[in-house]
Amino acid sequence: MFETYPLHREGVSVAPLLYVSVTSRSLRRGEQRGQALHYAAIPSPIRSVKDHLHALILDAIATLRADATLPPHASVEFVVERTRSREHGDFATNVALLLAKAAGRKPRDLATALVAALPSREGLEKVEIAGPGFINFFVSPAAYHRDVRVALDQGAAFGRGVTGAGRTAGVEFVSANPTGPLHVGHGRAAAIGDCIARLLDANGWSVVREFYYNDAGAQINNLALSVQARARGIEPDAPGWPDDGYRGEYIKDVARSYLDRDVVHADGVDLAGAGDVDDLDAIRRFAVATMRREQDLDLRAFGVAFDTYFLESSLYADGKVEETVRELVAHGHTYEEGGALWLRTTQFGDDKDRVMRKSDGTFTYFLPDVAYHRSKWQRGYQRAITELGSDHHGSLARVKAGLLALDTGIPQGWPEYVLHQMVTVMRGGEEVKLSKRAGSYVTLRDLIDEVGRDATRYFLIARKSDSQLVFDIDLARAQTNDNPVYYIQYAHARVASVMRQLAERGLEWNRENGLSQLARLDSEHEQALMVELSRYSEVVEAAGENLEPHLVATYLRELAAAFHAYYNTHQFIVDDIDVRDARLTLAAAVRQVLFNGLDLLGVSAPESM
RNA sequence: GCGCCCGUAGCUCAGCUGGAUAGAGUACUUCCCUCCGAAGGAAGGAGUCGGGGGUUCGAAUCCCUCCGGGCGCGCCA
Repeated sequence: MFETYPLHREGVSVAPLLYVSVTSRSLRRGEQRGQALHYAAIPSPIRSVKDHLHALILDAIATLRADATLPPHASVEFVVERTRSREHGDFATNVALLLAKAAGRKPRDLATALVAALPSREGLEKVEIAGPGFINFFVSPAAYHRDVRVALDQGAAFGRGVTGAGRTAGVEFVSANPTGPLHVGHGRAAAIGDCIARLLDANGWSVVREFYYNDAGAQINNLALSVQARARGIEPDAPGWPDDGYRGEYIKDVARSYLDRDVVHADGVDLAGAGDVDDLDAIRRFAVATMRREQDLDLRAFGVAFDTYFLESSLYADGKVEETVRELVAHGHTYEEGGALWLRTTQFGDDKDRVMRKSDGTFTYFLPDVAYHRSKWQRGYQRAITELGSDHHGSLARVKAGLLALDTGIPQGWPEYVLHQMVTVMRGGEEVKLSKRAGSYVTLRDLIDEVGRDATRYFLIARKSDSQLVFDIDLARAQTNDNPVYYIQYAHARVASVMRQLAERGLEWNRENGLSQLARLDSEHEQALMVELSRYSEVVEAAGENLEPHLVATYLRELAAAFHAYYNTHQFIVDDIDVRDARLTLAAAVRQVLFNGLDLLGVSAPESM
């Protein structure tokens, strides 16, 4: 497999044996890119520089082995990474620090020897040894200039990668039961799940967005009973009100609508309310359709659409549940006790065994869950992401155990779970707990109506999903610099504004001339901005690989900051045509990356604000 | 009691899967528009990275342990 990595020295490829144990990230990336090359857009020049440096160092190591400076089998997992500060150059490697012991030499001495053994310094301004033994690479500006060109050439495709090319990922999220309006937690799920889907898509995956819901269980029955009670004019807690009835005002609306024989359009079907208060089944169907419709409208308002709505009932209808049980029994991981059928989940890391078929013959919820995930596997999702509220984490061990017990070759790390922590909503320094309509919780609709879609989406993905989130409504509404959404969008609008201003003055921007004059942009702000731009594709890849959309939000904030700083220190529309074109070219590239990044978050990029 | 997550500046949070003096925003002080949008920028102070051990040349990051907070532990879904 290492032969695919294009490492050659004076026309002779270095024997793979030498670096079999080198397993750095960038090397693996190199392989993946190699395999999927025919899908590749133009690779980011800076990325190639990084991979190139990695190869040069491997080469230097080989040379030092050959002259016995290094022992023949010395190997390490070294990295070439971006530096934190410009004074350390553009890229740095820790290879000398890691190999020092094996070589029996001081890290700095070894670094010196490695630098001397580098086969080429093309594209590098200088190479320095610094600190305890880091090797710092200063890349010539031309590489960054090429990134600017690629950003403009590729436009909306800039930053897209190919790590998932030819493979399919299923992203399941929200998966709310249709028993009421979506709440803030669902909003966080929707924002995170949709961003993850966008990120995977940006990395070349074919993505299926999937919404799973229980359309027949006890909660749905409870919904039907609640609507029926309301239809009979029974208020919550009045005599005849069901024990665990849903108390929100929306239940009353559904009941009225049912009695009025309204027609609701959901999941591609029109359904009229039957109006018969005694027909619980008709009430149930109507209530589910109404809630599905309402959730769908909320999601649409949020800019989220699904490819598949997967019904739990279909697993029974297709016999998938029965099939799953049969397989589990056949593999000998079950036993009967107390009239129930148990699965030995303890064999797969659970803390106690679980009932899968109750003594009354019905199944516990987790069995359909296993059957559902099994269906994802059968449908060929090489990567399956399940986004859930962290309050469901208890079920993970069970489902994973069930999948392993099926023994169908499903690997340990499949599916991948992304759990999000609770959201608390604050207004005026106090926690908001209720909405008029739902009664007991803040709805997603409340947030969208109050702060808008862009701010809601941004705020809900701006933090790591596994940390709790405080949603500050006042901040999200603010049309000021306090608000990071406006800060980023403002940077985008500013570029557009400069372009408008240019036109008003009857001037034109010559893109090709600008690209050829980028060397004129040698101020610190300009250099810093180009470095930021060049990081974009790495951010997209890391965010997709690690399922961490907040990385994009953080990055955009930094890119916007670099642009605002630049804007305040430089004039774009200057008399020197070359400088003007170059600056406008840089600004246009920034606009493109801001646009692409905001799009990954599902946030708009306005031309003016 | 057991399991998962979190603990970084007064507050809200990053920290690129182990690197070089720990970073933003906010708040607080002080500056910058006759000039492309001041919804912006520049400068300053602010930290025992919850405590304690360990691994390592090197730890906010990995391991152990304790403390504090959140969530979950049904023949409910």
